[in-house]
Amino acid sequence: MKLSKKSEYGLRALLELALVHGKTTLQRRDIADRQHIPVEFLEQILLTLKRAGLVSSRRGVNGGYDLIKQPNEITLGQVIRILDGPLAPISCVSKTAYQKCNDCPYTNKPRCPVQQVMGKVRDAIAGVLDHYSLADFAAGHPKG
Amino acid sequence: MKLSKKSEYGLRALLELALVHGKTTLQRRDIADRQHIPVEFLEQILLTLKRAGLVSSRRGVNGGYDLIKQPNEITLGQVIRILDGPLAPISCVSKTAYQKCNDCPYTNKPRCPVQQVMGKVRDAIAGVLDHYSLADFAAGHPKG
DNA sequence: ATAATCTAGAGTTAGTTTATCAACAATAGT
DNA sequence: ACTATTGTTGATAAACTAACTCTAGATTAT
Repeated sequence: MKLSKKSEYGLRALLELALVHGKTTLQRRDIADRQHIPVEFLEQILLTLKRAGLVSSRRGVNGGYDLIKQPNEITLGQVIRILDGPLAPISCVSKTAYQKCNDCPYTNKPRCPVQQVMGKVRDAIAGVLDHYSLADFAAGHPKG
Repeated sequence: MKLSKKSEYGLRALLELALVHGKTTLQRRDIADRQHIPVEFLEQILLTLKRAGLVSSRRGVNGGYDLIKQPNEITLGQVIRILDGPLAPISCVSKTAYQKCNDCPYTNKPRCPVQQVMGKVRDAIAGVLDHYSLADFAAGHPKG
C-alpha cells in the first residue's frame, strides 16, 4: 500500500506551483531545490504531468512551468492516478481502470470476499484523495 | 497503492482456514487448489504466518494447517502488516512502523502537507482493515 | 522403512523504481 | 545571427522488489 517517490515528488512539485500560481512561474531547478528532488527525475515527472494536461511549460531564458488549471480544480487523486496508476489495491475493484481477475476462484460468482473488502478500501482511499484539491493541499487541510 | 500477491494469497489462505476452523485442518495442497495459489509460494506465506503466531501446523501424513486464534480475533490489517509491511502510504505517517522522513523539506516543521494528507489516507485504510476480522471476511461483510 | 508432509533458504526471472546522461530544440537578450 | 539558458526526448542502468521455483533436509503416521 505504498506511495511511490514519483508520486510524492509530483505532489510536492505541484504544491510549489500551486503556491506561486497567478504570480510567477517556476523552473525545474527552483522546484527541485525547494523540495529536495533530483532535477533529472523531476524533469520526467513534470513532462508526464504536462502530457496529462496539468501543467504548461516555456523553454529558454525565463522559461519554466505553470499550472494550467486552478489549484482547486486539480485533485490529488488525479495526480496520483497519472503518476502511479489506479488507487485501487487490486484491479478488479478499480473504477477508473477495472480489470477482471482471471485466476480468482470466485470469478463470475456473486461475491468474492477479497473484492468486497478491497472495494471498501478503494472507496476509503478515493474518498480522501478525490476530495483533496491542490488548493486544499497547499492550505494544509481539505475543503477550505 | 497496491496489495501484493503475497498478501492476497495470504488472505485467501486464511479464509479457507477460517471456513473449516474447529472442524478440520487443511494441507497446503488443499488450500492451493481451492484458491488457485502456487503451492511452493503458498508454503512460504504459511510459514511467515506461522512465525507470526497466526497459524499452527502438523507435519507428516495427515498433517496440515490450522488457525491458532478464533477467526474474529484476527483482523485483515494484522495479516497485511505481517506480509506486506505497514499500511501507511509513506512511513512518516505509520503508527506501527513510524520512520522520520529525512529528505523532506518540512522535517521538524509543524505541518508537512504530504504528511497531512497521507495521514488521512492511512487512517482511512486502517479504518477498514483493522475493523475487518477473518470472521467478517468469511461472512462477506464486517461486524457480522 | 517409507511415503507424505512441513521447514528453510538459496536461486531465478521479470518487472519496477529511481534515477543519470547525452543529444537536441526552442527561446530571450545581445 | 550568436550565444547562453532552459525545456524535450529517449536511452541506459543500478538497485530493488515481487513472484515464484528448486533443492535438500527434518518430522511424523502408518
